[in-house]
Amino acid sequence: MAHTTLPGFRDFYPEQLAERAHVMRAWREVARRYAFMEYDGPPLEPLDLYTAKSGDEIVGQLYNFVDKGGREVALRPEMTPTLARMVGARANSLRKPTRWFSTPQLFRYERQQKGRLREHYQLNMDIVGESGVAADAELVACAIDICRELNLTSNEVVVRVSDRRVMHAYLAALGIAPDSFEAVLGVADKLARQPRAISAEKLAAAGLNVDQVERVLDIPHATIDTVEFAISAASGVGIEHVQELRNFFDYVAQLVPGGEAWLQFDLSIVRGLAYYTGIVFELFDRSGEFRAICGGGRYDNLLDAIGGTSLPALGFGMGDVVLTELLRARNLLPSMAQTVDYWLTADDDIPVLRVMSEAASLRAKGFSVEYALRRQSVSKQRKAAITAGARNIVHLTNSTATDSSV
RNA sequence: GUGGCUGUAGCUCAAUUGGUUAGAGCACCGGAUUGUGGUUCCGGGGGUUGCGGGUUCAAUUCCCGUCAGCCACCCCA
Repeated sequence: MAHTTLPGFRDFYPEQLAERAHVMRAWREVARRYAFMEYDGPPLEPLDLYTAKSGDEIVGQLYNFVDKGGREVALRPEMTPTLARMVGARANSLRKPTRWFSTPQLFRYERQQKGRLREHYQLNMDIVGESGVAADAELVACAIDICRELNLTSNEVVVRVSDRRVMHAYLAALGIAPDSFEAVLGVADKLARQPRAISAEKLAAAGLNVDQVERVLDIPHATIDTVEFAISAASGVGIEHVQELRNFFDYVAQLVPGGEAWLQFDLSIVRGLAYYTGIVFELFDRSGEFRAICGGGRYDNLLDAIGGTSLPALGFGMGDVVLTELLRARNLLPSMAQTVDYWLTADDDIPVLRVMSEAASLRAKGFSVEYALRRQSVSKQRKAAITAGARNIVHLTNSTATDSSV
């Protein structure tokens, strides 16, 4: 083979493109129902759009190079900086809250694994300019509705929800020093994947006592009631965020039929360490065989940091790779077989011009039409029509055209 | 970037302890057959066994390197 794709990049044969289109159709359809407007930006951006926020170490993860004009550039690894710039430039004139979505192809220079390539398409949905939890609920409801649109149910998918402020309040209630929060969040993020003993060791190294270590290790099992009780039993600081979270759960349950079945309170959801400020969430398949299919949350300070405008914002990203893998595993990808509305067959003595004129008139009516592009026996033509998935075969003879449905 | 496993046709797999021109099914193309649901038969293209070295009379098989894939770290989407 002379050429192959670069590692982590994909050729989309018609079958794969049909799968991608199936997913993206669901994204757009649900986004429309939630009144989001589509936008896009350039796939290639100045490198410093990304380094400014995250520092130079992120360059190792970027597809970056110097262009012919000597500019440091990078293929976009995420959409949020672009969104921040665009929103920042028109912050004052945009109707708030602003509901925008995009389906960019994103790039990342990392070793590929299952569900993780160097390129993928990712739905990004963001709401800008609303600080109340109704916006968070709207966004999560939308993510759930996308799953429902793709015929996934709460039996297959769970939305794990946490809140940075509740987490901080809970850790404080456990008597853990704020200096240790970052280390604790890092451990909490990995509780499911990392041996308990190692987590315990790291927590002890972060300065937690034996009791605190146990409580942190149990965070995945902590319910909203136990967390609320612990916080009010301590100083009560941050208790209002627990109530907001309760409202959030109620709202989602109202927005999506059977919504509560999808939701699960789980403080161990961390979503990286950096910029989230409030509710954060991730969608997982319940079997645990795939990585997260969607993740997002509230980032009220980010637009200020990047776009120079102080606006509350929240959003999520949902990639096509894991989602498609899950749909395939659950047998939820529709049949992608090619179909043709009409396949014209003709006897030997029918001039090709007549077949073409027949095809043209059917096509003018909006049907998809195929026919033999060279002389072939009738049986050959029929065979070709059947393998092409023709819904109707029209046979042209010297007397009349016979329409036989297949 | 680190470590482990894997690598034969488009796909799924064969090839007896290393032993002649690396095979089969499916798919694809061609021909015949069948007067209707993708039948049956015949034929064809397509592999320098990922690539490059080494050991050997002889390598798909053993060794090394490299590339690629999978998995786990790292990191995150």
